[in-house]
Amino acid sequence: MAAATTIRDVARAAGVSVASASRALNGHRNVADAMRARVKEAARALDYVPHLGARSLSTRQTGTIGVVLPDLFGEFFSEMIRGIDSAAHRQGLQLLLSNMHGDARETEVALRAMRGRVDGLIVMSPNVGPDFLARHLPEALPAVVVNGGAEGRSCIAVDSYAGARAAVAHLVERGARKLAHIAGPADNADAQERLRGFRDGAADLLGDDDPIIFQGDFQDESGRAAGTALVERRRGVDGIFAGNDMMAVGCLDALADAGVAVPGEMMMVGFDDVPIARYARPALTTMRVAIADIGRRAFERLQASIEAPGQPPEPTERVIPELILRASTDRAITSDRPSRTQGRTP
Amino acid sequence: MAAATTIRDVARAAGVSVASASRALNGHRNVADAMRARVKEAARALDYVPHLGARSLSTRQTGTIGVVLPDLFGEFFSEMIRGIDSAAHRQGLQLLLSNMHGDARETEVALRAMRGRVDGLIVMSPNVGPDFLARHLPEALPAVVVNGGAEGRSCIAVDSYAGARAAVAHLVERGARKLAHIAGPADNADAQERLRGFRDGAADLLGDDDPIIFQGDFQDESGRAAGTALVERRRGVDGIFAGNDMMAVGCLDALADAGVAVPGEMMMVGFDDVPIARYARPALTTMRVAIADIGRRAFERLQASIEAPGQPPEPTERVIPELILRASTDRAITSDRPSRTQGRTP
DNA sequence: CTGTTAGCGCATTCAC
DNA sequence: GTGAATGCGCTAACAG
Repeated sequence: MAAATTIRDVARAAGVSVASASRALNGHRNVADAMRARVKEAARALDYVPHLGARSLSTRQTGTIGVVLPDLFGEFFSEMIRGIDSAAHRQGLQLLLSNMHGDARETEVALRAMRGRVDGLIVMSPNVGPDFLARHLPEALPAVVVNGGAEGRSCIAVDSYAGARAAVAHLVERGARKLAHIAGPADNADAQERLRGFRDGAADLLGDDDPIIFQGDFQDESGRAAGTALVERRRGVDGIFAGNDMMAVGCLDALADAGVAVPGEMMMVGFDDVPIARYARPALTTMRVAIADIGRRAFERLQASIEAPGQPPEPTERVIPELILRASTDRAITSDRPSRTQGRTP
Repeated sequence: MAAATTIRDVARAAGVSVASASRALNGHRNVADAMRARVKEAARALDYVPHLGARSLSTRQTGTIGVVLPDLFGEFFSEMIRGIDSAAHRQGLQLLLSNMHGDARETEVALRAMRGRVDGLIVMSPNVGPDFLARHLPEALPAVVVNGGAEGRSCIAVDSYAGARAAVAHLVERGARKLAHIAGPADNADAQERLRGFRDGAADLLGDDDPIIFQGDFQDESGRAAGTALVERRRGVDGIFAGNDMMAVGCLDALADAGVAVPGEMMMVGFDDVPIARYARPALTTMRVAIADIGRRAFERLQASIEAPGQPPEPTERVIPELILRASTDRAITSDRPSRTQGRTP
């Protein structure tokens, strides 16, 4: 951004003061029509573009909101951004991105990097405790915390526990008698909640206090490994609840290779409802999390607390995942006609 | 960002001048150890976080790069961001995001919004001409243009034409004699190039100067529609090249519903290699575009032109898509073991 | 080594 | 209506 034309150049060219140029350009009422015309013409001629950094220093408004997300991996990230952006874009706001690998120190760095450059913050940091955020979030900066509370902050979270219980209930309702779970990373809060929901569900509904758990990492390969392991030592399992769709799909693949019929011999439920879930064979029953909606909601709540600063936050908003019934738990279903889909190529 | 503690507060608390505080905090050599300690202590006690907006106004460096992308849709966007971010993050740089819907006016707005807030720009704007960018890109701002040239700018592009020709060649090599193409949106540059590559390939390799073209929009539903239409009036087609994977997968679904055997009666090739391609049944042969790599490369080139301003750009870098052979064009392949995969849940 | 002065580019008092 | 002066928060150039 080297020597570009500033408002001073415009003012000089139009033969007016900087203050007048500023007023003319920003559409204030108290400017003579003639002067405004001259200033605008000069700006056009000089190809003037206001320096937003300087403007925000002076107005104390940046016109951008900061987004701190964990890893930039997979569907979750892009859906979240899309939701936030679609709402922010409508208000003419920009997004300043910062990611970190769950690491607390990195989160702190990301948070600090936002200072003086954003009007508000949307933070999702699944691997740090609530007190950490409460401590490191600048007091005066409006913020919304996604999936992870913070004292005195506006929060919005996916109810992974409820979703997991619903998934288990569905499997049992469909006739499963012995369940297994493919768990996500142990240090991930959502993975923990899903595991907990599975455990409680299995105990309550099947009286099984020691269900089979495979340790996964949310990647498809770990689902495949779990599937292979399960096939070798079936132990009467007839229903699997995977911590997310990617692992479910990987597991389905392993089962197919081993000739296990789904849903005939084994039923499968995933979590998230990523696009792949619809196109897997058999199509995957899953707990849909409308991520983009969460992003949009997060933005709306942020917007509200920016406009009414100092207000105590509303209670935490919990989003309950919705069961999407597909072939992997239902023999009657043969095909699946998704309505909302996604392109990719530019 | 209301009344937060500034460097003046720190200086006052430590009993030194603002300049000294700044020097101490920024690790300059010429500061007495005692003073530095006092300043740092004061900063810690006051929980001081530097105002980056103010800093960049003074240093003329923002520590962030701007990213202007088309729609925030699907895999492409997130992969691109991921590639850019992973490289930028290593350098401690942030990303300022701006999207637009191909609209030229929106692109201009997005570009203007970057002024004074970024050290460089990565722009992808498939629906505006090269001259548009050349005109609206601030002269002095380093920039890299992805998939769409601009005079005197560093460019990097997917060679969609070459990819399409390779796809057609592959189909023909596998024995296809009569081809059809499902085209992407007519106003999309990549879609056009893929269509052109298909036409040329069909003409050169099969002597077919009037191959069947279905108009799609890069979404899976349009692929499904094309598949249905094709089934109704087969016209001897035995090979389909889809403009992207989503349409290919949609089409595969329609073919499956109609009982058309793939690859037995009909072969299919997609474009992009999104995660779904591996898990579709049959798994989809496709032209892989390593999008994240492109993002990373774009950043590297940007970095270079930031460090050596004024240098004329190197010639446009063309990325050739790679053929990924899967079951949809090969009866011998039964399963597919992807190595690199993606999670999703946080 | 340290404090004082000036300025980044802009919006906004406050006088005229 | 318009211009001159002031300050946003910080760093850099200049004295001391």
